[in-house]
Amino acid sequence: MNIGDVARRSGLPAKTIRYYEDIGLIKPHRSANGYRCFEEADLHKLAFLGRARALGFSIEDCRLLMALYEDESRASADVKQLAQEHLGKIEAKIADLQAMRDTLTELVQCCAGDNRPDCPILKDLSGELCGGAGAQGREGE
Amino acid sequence: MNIGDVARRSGLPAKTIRYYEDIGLIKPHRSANGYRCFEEADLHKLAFLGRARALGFSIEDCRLLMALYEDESRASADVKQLAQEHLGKIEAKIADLQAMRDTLTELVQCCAGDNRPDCPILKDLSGELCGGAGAQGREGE
DNA sequence: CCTTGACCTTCCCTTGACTGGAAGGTCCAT
DNA sequence: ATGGACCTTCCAGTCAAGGGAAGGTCAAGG
Repeated sequence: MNIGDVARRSGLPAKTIRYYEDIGLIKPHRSANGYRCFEEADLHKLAFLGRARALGFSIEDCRLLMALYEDESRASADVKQLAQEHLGKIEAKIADLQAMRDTLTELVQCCAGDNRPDCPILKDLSGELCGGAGAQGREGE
Repeated sequence: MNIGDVARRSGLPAKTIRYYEDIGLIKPHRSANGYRCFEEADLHKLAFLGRARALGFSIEDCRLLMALYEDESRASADVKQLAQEHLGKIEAKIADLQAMRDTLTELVQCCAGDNRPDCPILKDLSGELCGGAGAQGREGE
Protein backbone atom coordinates (compact mmCIF):
# COMPACT_ATOMS: atom_id res chain seq x y z
CA MET A 1 0.00 0.00 0.00
CA ASN A 2 1.18 3.50 -0.76
CA ILE A 3 0.65 6.40 1.58
CA GLY A 4 -2.45 7.63 -0.23
CA ASP A 5 -4.19 4.31 0.32
CA VAL A 6 -3.39 4.20 4.04
CA ALA A 7 -4.44 7.82 4.32
CA ARG A 8 -7.84 6.98 2.84
CA ARG A 9 -8.23 3.80 4.84
CA SER A 10 -7.03 5.20 8.18
CA GLY A 11 -8.67 8.58 7.81
CA LEU A 12 -5.37 10.30 8.64
CA PRO A 13 -3.85 12.86 6.27
CA ALA A 14 -0.75 11.67 4.42
CA LYS A 15 1.16 14.53 6.04
CA THR A 16 0.29 13.21 9.46
CA ILE A 17 1.37 9.70 8.53
CA ARG A 18 4.75 10.97 7.36
CA TYR A 19 5.02 12.94 10.57
CA TYR A 20 4.28 9.80 12.60
CA GLU A 21 7.05 8.03 10.78
CA ASP A 22 9.35 10.98 11.42
CA ILE A 23 8.84 10.75 15.14
CA GLY A 24 9.17 6.99 15.12
CA LEU A 25 5.61 5.89 15.76
CA ILE A 26 5.54 3.73 12.65
CA LYS A 27 8.29 2.28 10.48
CA PRO A 28 6.92 1.44 7.05
CA HIS A 29 9.21 -0.29 4.57
CA ARG A 30 10.32 1.36 1.38
CA SER A 31 9.77 0.16 -2.14
CA ALA A 32 12.60 0.22 -4.67
CA ASN A 33 11.42 3.61 -5.89
CA GLY A 34 11.66 5.11 -2.41
CA TYR A 35 7.92 5.14 -1.81
CA ARG A 36 6.72 4.14 1.62
CA CYS A 37 5.25 0.67 1.52
CA PHE A 38 2.64 -0.01 4.20
CA GLU A 39 1.38 -3.36 5.41
CA GLU A 40 -1.88 -4.13 7.14
CA ALA A 41 -0.06 -4.01 10.48
CA ASP A 42 0.96 -0.40 9.79
CA LEU A 43 -2.58 0.48 8.89
CA HIS A 44 -3.75 -1.09 12.12
CA LYS A 45 -1.24 0.94 14.09
CA LEU A 46 -2.31 4.12 12.38
CA ALA A 47 -5.95 3.41 13.14
CA PHE A 48 -4.95 2.79 16.75
CA LEU A 49 -3.11 6.11 16.83
CA GLY A 50 -6.04 7.88 15.25
CA ARG A 51 -8.41 6.58 17.89
CA ALA A 52 -6.03 7.36 20.74
CA ARG A 53 -5.51 10.89 19.42
CA ALA A 54 -9.28 11.29 19.04
CA LEU A 55 -9.54 10.49 22.75
CA GLY A 56 -7.11 13.32 23.39
CA PHE A 57 -4.03 11.29 24.30
CA SER A 58 -0.79 13.10 23.59
CA ILE A 59 1.65 11.67 21.09
CA GLU A 60 3.87 10.52 23.94
CA ASP A 61 0.91 8.81 25.59
CA CYS A 62 0.15 7.18 22.25
CA ARG A 63 3.70 5.91 22.11
CA LEU A 64 3.28 4.37 25.55
CA LEU A 65 -0.12 2.94 24.69
CA MET A 66 1.26 1.35 21.53
CA ALA A 67 4.15 -0.13 23.49
CA LEU A 68 1.70 -1.55 26.01
CA TYR A 69 -0.49 -2.84 23.23
CA GLU A 70 2.43 -4.68 21.72
CA ASP A 71 3.68 -5.97 25.04
CA GLU A 72 1.88 -9.26 25.58
CA SER A 73 2.97 -9.34 29.20
CA ARG A 74 1.63 -5.88 30.06
CA ALA A 75 -0.47 -5.31 33.15
CA SER A 76 -3.83 -3.72 32.42
CA ALA A 77 -3.20 -1.63 35.54
CA ASP A 78 -0.56 0.32 33.60
CA VAL A 79 -2.97 1.08 30.80
CA LYS A 80 -5.67 2.01 33.26
CA GLN A 81 -3.37 4.35 35.13
CA LEU A 82 -2.37 6.13 31.93
CA ALA A 83 -6.02 6.49 30.97
CA GLN A 84 -6.98 7.73 34.41
CA GLU A 85 -4.25 10.35 34.44
CA HIS A 86 -5.39 11.51 31.05
CA LEU A 87 -8.97 11.54 32.25
CA GLY A 88 -7.90 13.75 35.14
CA LYS A 89 -6.32 16.25 32.75
CA ILE A 90 -9.43 16.27 30.59
CA GLU A 91 -11.62 16.90 33.59
CA ALA A 92 -9.39 19.74 34.69
CA LYS A 93 -9.62 21.28 31.22
CA ILE A 94 -13.37 20.92 31.24
CA ALA A 95 -13.53 22.65 34.60
CA ASP A 96 -11.34 25.51 33.33
CA LEU A 97 -13.47 25.93 30.25
CA GLN A 98 -16.67 25.77 32.23
CA ALA A 99 -15.43 28.52 34.51
CA MET A 100 -14.64 30.65 31.45
CA ARG A 101 -18.00 29.82 29.96
CA ASP A 102 -19.85 30.77 33.13
CA THR A 103 -18.09 34.10 33.45
CA LEU A 104 -18.50 34.87 29.77
CA THR A 105 -22.14 33.90 29.80
CA GLU A 106 -22.76 36.30 32.68
CA LEU A 107 -20.92 39.10 30.96
CA VAL A 108 -22.66 38.53 27.66
CA GLN A 109 -26.03 38.57 29.41
CA CYS A 110 -25.10 41.84 31.11
CA CYS A 111 -24.19 43.50 27.80
CA ALA A 112 -26.91 45.44 26.03
CA GLY A 113 -25.39 44.74 22.64
CA ASP A 114 -26.62 47.96 21.13
CA ASN A 115 -24.87 50.90 19.50
CA ARG A 116 -23.91 52.58 22.75
CA PRO A 117 -20.31 52.30 23.98
CA ASP A 118 -21.17 51.30 27.54
CA CYS A 119 -20.22 47.65 27.93
CA PRO A 120 -19.95 45.48 31.05
CA ILE A 121 -17.65 43.06 29.22
CA LEU A 122 -15.03 45.73 28.67
CA LYS A 123 -15.64 47.06 32.17
CA ASP A 124 -14.90 43.66 33.61
CA LEU A 125 -11.77 43.21 31.51
CA SER A 126 -10.53 46.64 32.47
CA GLY A 127 -10.83 45.72 36.12
CA GLU A 128 -13.77 47.90 37.07
CA LEU A 129 -16.34 45.95 38.98
CA CYS A 130 -19.66 45.51 37.27
CA GLY A 131 -22.20 47.18 39.52
CA GLY A 132 -25.17 45.15 38.37
CA ALA A 133 -25.80 41.41 38.37
CA GLY A 134 -22.07 41.04 38.48
CA ALA A 135 -19.63 38.48 37.20
CA GLN A 136 -17.58 38.10 40.31
CA GLY A 137 -15.49 35.42 41.90
CA ARG A 138 -12.27 36.34 40.14
CA GLU A 139 -10.99 39.14 42.39
CA GLY A 140 -8.13 37.02 43.70
CA GLU A 141 -6.49 36.17 40.40
CA MET B 1 8.42 51.30 36.22
CA ASN B 2 10.76 48.63 34.94
CA ILE B 3 9.56 45.37 33.52
CA GLY B 4 10.06 43.46 36.77
CA ASP B 5 7.71 45.80 38.57
CA VAL B 6 4.97 45.50 35.96
CA ALA B 7 5.48 41.77 35.92
CA ARG B 8 4.88 41.59 39.65
CA ARG B 9 1.98 44.01 39.57
CA SER B 10 0.25 42.54 36.52
CA GLY B 11 0.93 38.92 37.35
CA LEU B 12 2.32 38.37 33.84
CA PRO B 13 5.83 36.98 33.34
CA ALA B 14 8.35 39.48 32.01
CA LYS B 15 8.83 37.23 28.97
CA THR B 16 5.16 37.53 28.17
CA ILE B 17 5.25 41.29 28.51
CA ARG B 18 8.18 41.52 26.10
CA TYR B 19 6.29 39.24 23.75
CA TYR B 20 3.24 41.47 23.93
CA GLU B 21 5.41 44.42 22.99
CA ASP B 22 6.91 42.39 20.15
CA ILE B 23 3.52 41.73 18.64
CA GLY B 24 2.43 45.31 19.14
CA LEU B 25 -0.08 44.94 21.96
CA ILE B 26 1.73 47.49 24.12
CA LYS B 27 4.25 50.18 23.32
CA PRO B 28 6.20 51.09 26.45
CA HIS B 29 8.69 53.97 26.27
CA ARG B 30 12.37 53.45 26.75
CA SER B 31 14.64 55.01 29.34
CA ALA B 32 18.04 56.39 28.37
CA ASN B 33 19.65 53.07 29.27
CA GLY B 34 17.39 51.15 26.91
CA TYR B 35 15.21 49.71 29.63
CA ARG B 36 11.48 49.57 28.99
CA CYS B 37 9.76 52.26 30.96
CA PHE B 38 6.13 51.48 31.80
CA GLU B 39 3.44 53.87 32.88
CA GLU B 40 0.27 53.11 34.79
CA ALA B 41 -1.61 53.02 31.49
CA ASP B 42 0.65 50.21 30.26
CA LEU B 43 0.07 48.31 33.47
CA HIS B 44 -3.64 48.75 33.01
CA LYS B 45 -3.45 47.41 29.48
CA LEU B 46 -1.45 44.41 30.61
CA ALA B 47 -3.96 43.64 33.32
CA PHE B 48 -6.70 43.92 30.70
CA LEU B 49 -4.81 41.50 28.48
CA GLY B 50 -4.23 39.12 31.35
CA ARG B 51 -7.92 39.00 32.15
CA ALA B 52 -8.94 38.60 28.53
CA ARG B 53 -6.43 35.78 28.08
CA ALA B 54 -7.69 34.17 31.29
CA LEU B 55 -11.12 34.13 29.70
CA GLY B 56 -9.59 32.25 26.80
CA PHE B 57 -9.64 35.03 24.19
CA SER B 58 -6.97 34.61 21.55
CA ILE B 59 -4.29 37.23 21.16
CA GLU B 60 -6.02 38.54 18.06
CA ASP B 61 -9.29 38.77 19.95
CA CYS B 62 -7.45 40.61 22.70
CA ARG B 63 -6.15 43.05 20.11
CA LEU B 64 -9.68 43.68 18.93
CA LEU B 65 -11.00 43.98 22.47
CA MET B 66 -8.31 46.52 23.34
CA ALA B 67 -9.11 48.50 20.23
CA LEU B 68 -12.78 48.49 21.18
CA TYR B 69 -11.92 49.42 24.73
CA GLU B 70 -9.97 52.42 23.51
CA ASP B 71 -12.57 53.42 20.99
CA GLU B 72 -14.94 55.72 22.84
CA SER B 73 -17.46 55.51 20.03
CA ARG B 74 -17.61 51.73 19.96
CA ALA B 75 -20.91 49.88 19.90
CA SER B 76 -21.30 47.40 22.71
CA ALA B 77 -22.87 45.10 20.12
CA ASP B 78 -19.43 44.59 18.58
CA VAL B 79 -17.96 43.56 21.91
CA LYS B 80 -20.89 41.31 22.60
CA GLN B 81 -20.59 39.60 19.25
CA LEU B 82 -16.91 38.90 19.79
CA ALA B 83 -17.67 37.49 23.22
CA GLN B 84 -20.51 35.38 21.90
CA GLU B 85 -18.40 33.91 19.14
CA HIS B 86 -15.74 33.08 21.66
CA LEU B 87 -18.34 31.58 23.94
CA GLY B 88 -19.49 29.36 21.08
CA LYS B 89 -15.95 28.06 20.58
CA ILE B 90 -15.59 27.38 24.27
CA GLU B 91 -18.84 25.47 24.34
CA ALA B 92 -17.74 23.41 21.36
CA LYS B 93 -14.49 22.59 23.12
CA ILE B 94 -16.34 21.62 26.26
CA ALA B 95 -18.59 19.33 24.24
CA ASP B 96 -15.58 17.68 22.59
CA LEU B 97 -13.86 17.17 25.90
CA GLN B 98 -17.01 15.83 27.50
CA ALA B 99 -17.36 13.26 24.74
CA MET B 100 -13.76 12.18 25.34
CA ARG B 101 -14.36 12.10 29.05
CA ASP B 102 -17.48 9.97 28.70
CA THR B 103 -15.79 7.42 26.47
CA LEU B 104 -12.69 7.31 28.63
CA THR B 105 -14.71 6.97 31.80
CA GLU B 106 -16.51 3.98 30.33
CA LEU B 107 -13.30 2.36 29.22
CA VAL B 108 -11.58 2.97 32.53
CA GLN B 109 -14.51 1.46 34.35
CA CYS B 110 -14.36 -1.57 32.07
CA CYS B 111 -10.68 -2.14 32.79
CA ALA B 112 -9.79 -4.48 35.64
CA GLY B 113 -6.54 -2.63 36.31
CA ASP B 114 -4.75 -5.72 37.56
CA ASN B 115 -1.58 -7.47 36.45
CA ARG B 116 -3.23 -9.37 33.59
CA PRO B 117 -2.71 -8.14 30.02
CA ASP B 118 -6.35 -8.23 28.99
CA CYS B 119 -7.53 -4.64 28.70
CA PRO B 120 -10.71 -3.18 27.19
CA ILE B 121 -9.01 0.19 26.74
CA LEU B 122 -6.43 -1.26 24.37
CA LYS B 123 -9.12 -3.41 22.76
CA ASP B 124 -11.14 -0.33 22.00
CA LEU B 125 -8.14 1.57 20.65
CA SER B 126 -7.18 -1.36 18.47
CA GLY B 127 -10.62 -1.36 16.91
CA GLU B 128 -11.99 -4.52 18.45
CA LEU B 129 -15.40 -3.96 19.91
CA CYS B 130 -15.65 -4.35 23.64
CA GLY B 131 -18.04 -7.23 24.21
CA GLY B 132 -19.23 -6.14 27.65
CA ALA B 133 -20.81 -2.90 28.83
CA GLY B 134 -19.26 -1.32 25.78
CA ALA B 135 -18.02 2.14 24.95
CA GLN B 136 -19.81 2.56 21.69
CA GLY B 137 -21.12 5.41 19.68
CA ARG B 138 -17.93 6.06 17.78
CA GLU B 139 -18.24 3.54 14.97
CA GLY B 140 -18.79 6.19 12.36
CA GLU B 141 -15.67 8.24 12.90
C1' DC C 1 37.75 51.74 42.46
C1' DC C 2 36.12 47.10 42.14
C1' DT C 3 33.14 43.48 42.69
C1' DT C 4 28.88 41.21 43.42
C1' DG C 5 24.29 40.34 42.42
C1' DA C 6 20.02 41.75 40.72
C1' DC C 7 18.14 43.45 36.98
C1' DC C 8 17.75 44.54 32.14
C1' DT C 9 18.62 43.92 26.89
C1' DT C 10 18.45 41.17 22.38
C1' DC C 11 18.71 36.94 19.99
C1' DC C 12 17.69 32.44 18.80
C1' DC C 13 15.77 27.79 19.79
C1' DT C 14 12.05 24.83 21.60
C1' DT C 15 7.48 23.41 22.53
C1' DG C 16 2.96 20.06 20.18
C1' DA C 17 1.07 18.26 16.55
C1' DC C 18 0.76 19.05 12.81
C1' DT C 19 -0.17 21.94 7.97
C1' DG C 20 1.23 24.28 3.68
C1' DG C 21 3.96 24.69 -0.04
C1' DA C 22 7.99 24.36 -3.16
C1' DA C 23 10.98 21.61 -6.01
C1' DG C 24 11.56 17.54 -7.99
C1' DG C 25 11.12 12.18 -8.92
C1' DT C 26 7.83 8.14 -10.41
C1' DC C 27 4.12 5.73 -12.46
C1' DC C 28 0.51 4.82 -15.62
C1' DA C 29 -2.50 5.73 -19.37
C1' DT C 30 -3.08 7.83 -23.62
C1' DA D 1 6.19 11.78 -25.17
C1' DT D 2 3.06 13.95 -22.37
C1' DG D 3 -0.21 14.76 -18.83
C1' DG D 4 -1.80 14.12 -14.41
C1' DA D 5 -1.82 11.78 -10.23
C1' DC D 6 1.01 10.23 -7.12
C1' DC D 7 5.22 10.15 -4.37
C1' DT D 8 9.66 12.18 -2.14
C1' DT D 9 12.34 15.60 0.92
C1' DC D 10 12.95 19.92 2.97
C1' DC D 11 11.73 24.29 4.91
C1' DA D 12 8.62 27.50 7.08
C1' DG D 13 4.66 28.60 9.70
C1' DT D 14 1.05 28.00 13.25
C1' DC D 15 -0.11 29.79 18.72
C1' DA D 16 1.47 31.84 22.76
C1' DA D 17 4.74 31.89 24.85
C1' DG D 18 9.20 29.63 27.73
C1' DG D 19 14.33 28.66 28.09
C1' DG D 20 18.64 30.09 28.03
C1' DA D 21 22.91 32.40 26.31
C1' DA D 22 25.67 36.54 25.89
C1' DG D 23 26.16 40.82 27.33
C1' DG D 24 24.84 45.77 29.27
C1' DT D 25 23.31 48.54 33.66
C1' DC D 26 22.66 49.78 38.30
C1' DA D 27 23.06 50.13 43.34
C1' DA D 28 25.26 48.53 47.51
C1' DG D 29 29.21 47.12 50.03
C1' DG D 30 34.23 46.57 50.83
